Amino acid sequence: MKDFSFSISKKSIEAPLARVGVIHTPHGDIETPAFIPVGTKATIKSILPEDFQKYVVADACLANTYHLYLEPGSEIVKKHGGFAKMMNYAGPTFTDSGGFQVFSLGAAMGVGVSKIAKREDLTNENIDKNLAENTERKSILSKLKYFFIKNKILFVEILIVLYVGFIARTLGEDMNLLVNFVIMTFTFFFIEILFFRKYRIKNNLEFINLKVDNTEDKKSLVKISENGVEFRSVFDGSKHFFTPEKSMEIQHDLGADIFFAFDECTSPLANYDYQVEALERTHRWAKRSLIHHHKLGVSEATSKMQALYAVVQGGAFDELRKESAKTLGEMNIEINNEKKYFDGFGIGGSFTKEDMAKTVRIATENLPENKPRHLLGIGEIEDLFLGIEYGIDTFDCVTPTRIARNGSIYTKEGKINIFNSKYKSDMSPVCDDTSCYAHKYTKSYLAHLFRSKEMIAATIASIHNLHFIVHLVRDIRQSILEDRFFEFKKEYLERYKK
RNA sequence: GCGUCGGUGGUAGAGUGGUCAAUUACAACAGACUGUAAAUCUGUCGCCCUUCGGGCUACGUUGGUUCAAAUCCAACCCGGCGCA
Repeated sequence: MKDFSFSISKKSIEAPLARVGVIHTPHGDIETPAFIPVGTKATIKSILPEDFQKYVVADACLANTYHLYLEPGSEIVKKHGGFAKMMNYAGPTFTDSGGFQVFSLGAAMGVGVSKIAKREDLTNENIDKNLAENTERKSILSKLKYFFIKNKILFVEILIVLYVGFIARTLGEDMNLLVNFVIMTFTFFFIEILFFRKYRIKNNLEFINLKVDNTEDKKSLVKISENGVEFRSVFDGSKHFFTPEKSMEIQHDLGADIFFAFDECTSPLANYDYQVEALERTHRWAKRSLIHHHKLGVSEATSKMQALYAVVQGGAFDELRKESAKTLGEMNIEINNEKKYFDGFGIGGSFTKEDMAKTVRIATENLPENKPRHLLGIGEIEDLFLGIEYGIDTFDCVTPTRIARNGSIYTKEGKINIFNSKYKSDMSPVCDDTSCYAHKYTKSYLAHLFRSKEMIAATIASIHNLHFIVHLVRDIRQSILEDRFFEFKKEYLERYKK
């Protein structure tokens, strides 16, 4: 493996698991710990690729297999020479395997569960109830309406039954069919008009909508089997089957320097038995991923050898995490009498905020020390400190860009919502750091841009938030080098109020 | 001047005897967001009381009909349009 390597330049003397290192890739180095911004569809949302390089100054970026496979299609990305080339990004890149979509389009679908669960969700033993309740997350008003309309429909149905029954009876008794027909028709319309005239047209439409909403809420877009996962496209509903092999092929076409084995990200609401089942499957998929990756060899898109990371799962269960880390850490295949291992490891899955430290620590303690670890999808500020303390080298997370688009801005004192009325006339800069692009603009201006729905509102906010997080992680790196990690952490988090 | 249509909460605009403090949208005010179904979603949005709930004031103005009026009637005020 010439193109990819990882070296640890310093182990923290304060935090036994924390380290500073460098990941070498064919497209440059990543100085770890590092935050990797997410560009799901080969674009960091709202930021020009050139501006991303110029103003955010991150070491790498990450794109998503599922999304690029569906649109524009991995063949097309391959023709561009990989997604990095397509988006004119020169630095190191990652792709996610699509494993997260197994969760976000499956177990999490319409259930209001995210990657990070709240503890009360888990201690609530009635997980089924939780699921059932959330499948119909309607306001009380809608529920009442729904009830009413539903009953109305029932009522009409009863009328129809009576009507049909009466006709049948009439036929049987050989009465004057026409007279009865006319009488019943009038009765029918009279009753309906009398009781429901106000609700007839509008609510019938609403009823249809409610019906559609409900079925959509309940329907998961994925089906998991041993061989792989059937996805329904979020764009057009078309079916696609992902296997570990398929994921490898797509990711070879996408051409990232670092990519992940196909895994299943389980729901935080899943029970132990399911976690075991999913974990074992993820391990089998990991092996298949490793085999297929080496069978495919060099990426045809980039002509470079890519680095494959396995994904540690196991939910919030210590023994499962330990087993997963050990199993994947030792997992190898033999090619021409040479053993091939994973190049690094992702730590995936979902957990509660409280469990995260423990979960990460157990994973990193049981992973090979000389391989890089990536904490998948984590990126809130306290989590970054925590992850680094427990031996994480890289992070990726959508939070900085997503909350930016929604008007939340990082400051050293905590997140602020730029929509709050007090910022309308706040003349202070968006960012105190003069090296940040957003330093040039006032909060008042940014608030105005957001309020008037101007596109560059998202751009400025996203550049700022990414710059903020990327540089925070860089500062943490520096603090380890200078042996003042805990001091820095304490000072920072005391100032940063959530 | 005559005719005609209309005047509804911050705005637009539904509702045309009780289910109406009034659908909806926008605005406003908050909140959420962790490997992106997300430039998305949720809540509040007349006033008062501690919540379930209750009380009060409101659909141009004033009177009236009615057990009950944003809704019907009359007069007036204002606006659009048409004819003079």
